[in-house]
Amino acid sequence: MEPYVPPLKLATFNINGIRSRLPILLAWLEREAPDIVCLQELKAPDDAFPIEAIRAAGYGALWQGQVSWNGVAILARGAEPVESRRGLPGDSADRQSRYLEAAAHGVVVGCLYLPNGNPQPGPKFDYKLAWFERLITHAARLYTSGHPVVLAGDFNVVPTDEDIYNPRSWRKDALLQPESRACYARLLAQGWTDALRTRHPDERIYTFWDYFRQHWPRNAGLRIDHLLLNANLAPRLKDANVDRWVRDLPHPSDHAPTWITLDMPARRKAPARKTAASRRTAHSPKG
DNA sequence: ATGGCCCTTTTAAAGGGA
Repeated sequence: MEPYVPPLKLATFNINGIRSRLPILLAWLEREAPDIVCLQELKAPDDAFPIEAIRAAGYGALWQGQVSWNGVAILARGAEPVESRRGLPGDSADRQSRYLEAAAHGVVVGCLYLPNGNPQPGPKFDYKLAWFERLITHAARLYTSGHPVVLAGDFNVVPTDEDIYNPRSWRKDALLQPESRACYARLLAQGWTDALRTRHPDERIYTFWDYFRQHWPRNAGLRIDHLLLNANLAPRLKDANVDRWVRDLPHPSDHAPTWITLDMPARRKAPARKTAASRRTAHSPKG
């Protein structure tokens, strides 16, 4: 008889400042126990990353920080993620910390923070599109790498008008531009599965609500945090959703954690880590 | 058309986010 293997939960969370948001991160890790976490917008240099608190919560981590802006990290519960790439290839002059890639719990995960691109037109929008082209090039190689791959992060693209409460007031925003959407469509055309949209084909589902005009209480949001699966992984997709309760905590990020669960095959070697496996099982029937 | 909020940093005012 096959041993029971709990589904793997993989999440992406634009945390908007890891130092000011550390209590929220820890509360979320404690309650949801995601196995793999992609973080964006650390807004902190490498030496300010709160690795001790994250280790104490039971996670190994890799991070690529930067003073003031950007910054990405990958966390793995009860394991050390194995780094496979730091920074997107294609522009050695690019100093912004926006891409980190690692293997953990049997999947390869690319954690990305795509440039916002506002105002457009202008150099920031040009940088966004150039970065997107580099991502598309790298993603094509990842897709056919033979590994189970997830691309997860803040893509800063609202894919369609079904992914925003009201496109009218955002028409000129970089997140809705035809060029941005065309890049996202070209990425998907490589074969990637947009997990949230696949699990919720006809639902309004948002991952970001700005701090203005009571947008959160009114659920006036945008879907810009995405999890894309290659063909090796797509058949394992079990569920996908947004941990909206995190957006309700005091002093929240403007994004909420967005996640998938995957039915993974039983490990060949001994059941991963006793503490991790038993914690997850113990947590699953909540009540 | 603008600004609304909240993060960050050469701790005041400004840049960036989306």
